[in-house]
This record gives sequence, C-alpha cells and structure tokens, in this order.
Amino acid sequence: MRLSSSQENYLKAIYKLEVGDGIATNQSLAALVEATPASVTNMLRKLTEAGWVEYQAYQGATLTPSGRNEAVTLVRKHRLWEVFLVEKLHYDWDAVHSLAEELEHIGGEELINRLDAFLEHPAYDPHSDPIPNAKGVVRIRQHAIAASEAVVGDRFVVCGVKDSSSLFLRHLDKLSICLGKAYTLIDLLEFDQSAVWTEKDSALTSVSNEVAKNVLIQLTHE
Amino acid sequence: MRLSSSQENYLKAIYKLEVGDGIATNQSLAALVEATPASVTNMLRKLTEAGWVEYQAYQGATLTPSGRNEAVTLVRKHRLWEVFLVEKLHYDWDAVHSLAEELEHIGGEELINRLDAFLEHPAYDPHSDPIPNAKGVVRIRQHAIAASEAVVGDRFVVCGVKDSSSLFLRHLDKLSICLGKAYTLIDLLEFDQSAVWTEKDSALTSVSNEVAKNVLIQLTHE
DNA sequence: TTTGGTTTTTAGCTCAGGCTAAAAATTTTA
DNA sequence: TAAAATTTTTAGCCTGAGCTAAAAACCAAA
Repeated sequence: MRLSSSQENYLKAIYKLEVGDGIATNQSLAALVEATPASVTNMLRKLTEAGWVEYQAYQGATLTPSGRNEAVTLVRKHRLWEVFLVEKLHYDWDAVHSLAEELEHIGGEELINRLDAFLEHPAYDPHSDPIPNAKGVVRIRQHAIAASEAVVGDRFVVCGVKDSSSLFLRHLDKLSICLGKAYTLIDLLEFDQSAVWTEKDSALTSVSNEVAKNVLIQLTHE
Repeated sequence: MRLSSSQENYLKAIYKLEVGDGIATNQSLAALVEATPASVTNMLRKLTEAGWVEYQAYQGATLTPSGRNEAVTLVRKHRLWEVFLVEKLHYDWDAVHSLAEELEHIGGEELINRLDAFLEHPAYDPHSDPIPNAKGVVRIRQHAIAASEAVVGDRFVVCGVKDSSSLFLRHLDKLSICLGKAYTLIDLLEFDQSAVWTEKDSALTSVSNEVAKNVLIQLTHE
C-alpha cells in the first residue's frame, strides 16, 4: 500500500522530532505539518493501523522500523534533489527547499538511486546536511559545533547551518558566509555577544550571536 | 489560482484530442484521464468556470487560449523530464513515461526553464516528439511519414514513433530498431503487408505492417 | 485533592475528485 | 420520422484530508 504525499509528510515530521527533542507530541506535529492537532490525531490513527507508526491516545507517536525506513528514504530523496537543483540547475541554496519538498514524493527507490549515481553519491546536501545512503545509513558529521562555541583565536571552516530557512540563508549570503570558507575568530564583544571573524587576515565580518548559534563549523587545529 | 494535478491532466487530454482527431468528447476524455464520463462532466464544468476550457453541454470541450498555453507547457515539462531521465539517469526510453507524468506537475516556469537550459535546449524527446520552446511554440517535425507509406527502394531514417507504449517500444528494441538508424525498404510482401528492411546491405529486418504504421521515418533522398 | 489550565480527542462539517445508477438529450437506423 | 441505441448529464453517495467547536483526559499547583 503506497503512502500519500500527506502521509509521507507526517512520517518525516515524526522522524524530525524523534531525532531532535525526542518526542512527537500531537501539537508539535501539528506545527510541522501545518495542520490542526485534531487533524493530526486523525492521521496518526490511520498511520498506526497501516503499521508505520506506534501511537496510543495522549502518548505521542513513534515510528515503527518500517516507518523510520520510509522517513529516512524521504530525507534522502529530499536532500538529493536539493543537490541536483543547486549543482545542476544552479538554484541558490535558499531557494531549493520547497521544490525538493515536492520532488521528494515522486517515484521510488529506482529513481532516487539513479539520481544518486548521477550526482556521484554526494555525502552532503547544499546546507551541508548529511545524505543517508541507499541503505538508510546516515553518516554522522564529525566535529561539527555551533560557531557560537568557538573561543577567540580558533580557526575554523563553515560546514553547515542549523537554521536552513530562506531568510537565514539569504542573510548569510549578505555576510558572504558560505560553506567551506575558513575564518579565525578574532574577537568576542561582551556587550552583545557578537563575534568578529576574519578571513585570512583581510576582511572582517561581524557576526551576531544569533547567527553564530545557527552556523555549524569545524575547528581546523593548527 | 493554481491547477491541481488532476485538472492539469484534463487540460493535457483535451489538448491531445484537439491536436489529433479534433474533438474532445466526454467519452474520449474519460478514456484518456481514466475516469468515468460523469466525472468528466463534473470537471469540465469547473475548468470552464475557471476559464481554461470552453464547454457547452453535449457539445464537447475546447481549450481557451490560456488553457492551451497550460497544456503546451505541460507537454514541454513532460518531454523535458523524459529527456532528463533517459540522457542523465539512463532509463530505457520505454520506462520514462509514467515518471514524467508525475514530474510534470512539479514547480513552475522557472524550474522547467532551468531544466531546459541544463539539457541544452533539446528539440526532441526520447521518442522523437518535438519539445515546445519556452514560448510554447512547437517546432514541426519535417518530412516525417509512417514507415508503412514507404515504397520498395526507399531509403530512410527512423525518426519517431506514433505509439509510445512501453509494449511497442520494447518490441522495437527486440527488432533493434531505434531512432536515427538508416534502412532501405527492399521488399513488401503482398501476403500480409509485412516489409523487409535492410540496414546497409547487411542484416535483414522483417517488419509487420502493424509495426510499420507506428514507426515514423524521414526519407533520405539519394 | 481539588481546581484550573493545557493538550488531545471526538463529533460533525467542508471540499476535491472520484463513483454508480437513472434520467435526459442526441444520434443512428429502420 | 419514429424507435432504438448511444452519449451525456444529473442526483446522490464515498473517501481522503482538512477544519471548528466542544468534550474528555491529563498535569500542576495551591
């Protein structure tokens, strides 16, 4: 029995919550799928009957193994399409989310594996989020921390973002911050916790704490 | 107001009928969109109200200019995705129709124009059907006739198919007939109207009349 | 432990897009 | 041209996925 787009969105939402906070409550799900809690109850009952979700009234939902499988596949599809849109069709990285959201519901394993091969098995999507492989294994990003945790003197490379909203990504573009760029943290201003980064001794970039918390970096020791 | 997938399928179906036989009756539409005539009546009323279709009870449907525009765009999207699937993802030409059928409903002008550019503005899809350009202009295939109209002695190149069903395409594969191949018609058997083709004097291919009627060729004079 | 606030569920409604069966209109044929 | 056959429409129903408003369950604090 094939899942509808809407059902797939629920599985993805539960997965996101499980990976994050831990518990998929009725209300947090409603926020993610943009529906009312009442509609969520409804859908969870159906998904439970179909064996994708485990769920008891008032207890929140968890994915069954097959449900988790579906969800990981969806994440894989989503991120591979994002790579395609950015690398092949030259979209900006902040513009691809909603298209990928549509494309991820198309076709099955075969399509996505072919796309994966065509893109040469990328490990990360344009926001530097890891792409699960065909077996559903997510390679963990090593040593990534939020930029807000760096201390003065640290050298690092930007390797991802926590917030991948279009608004935030465009802001990064304005600051000329992009994946792969190397910086040194040369100052932390006590007044507002903002940071000053320098890119090989030249240009200075002033980064608010709010931004730093949402930028992922890898320290480059030495 | 954006069209649903289902509505888009109706527009495409009307367009196909207009280009072909000329009239989109309730019943022919029902066959194409795989619904009952009653459902067609229903949908035609909605599309008429929304200004995509002109339609009076019992008289069949025609597209308005904006409806035709939509339909041509859909054909464009469909065929570009087919090119992508065959050329980039290496699908067989008989396997791409249903995937393209899903993909064609995704995104808007921007996506398809970027895809078009990425594929370097192909003029024909994998079945050699012409791809409308961004302005909706369909370049006409010149000099294409059905292979069944060739006479003994004619030299020709296979340049398309009328029937693009998976069954037929796989049959052509079995006969090693593919787009771009050149043949000479060396015999027409009176008994069953089947033809004998030869590929530069070597291999003989026996082609039934049924097949020949569905293969499009271009005569190569001289 | 009782009261108040929050969260979840239930009940009943809407809308899109299908369906069947029967009625109406049109077309064909005798 | 009237009867028969076909096609289209109408009427009423169903399913998926959403909604609101009200009831029920749960939690927390006095």
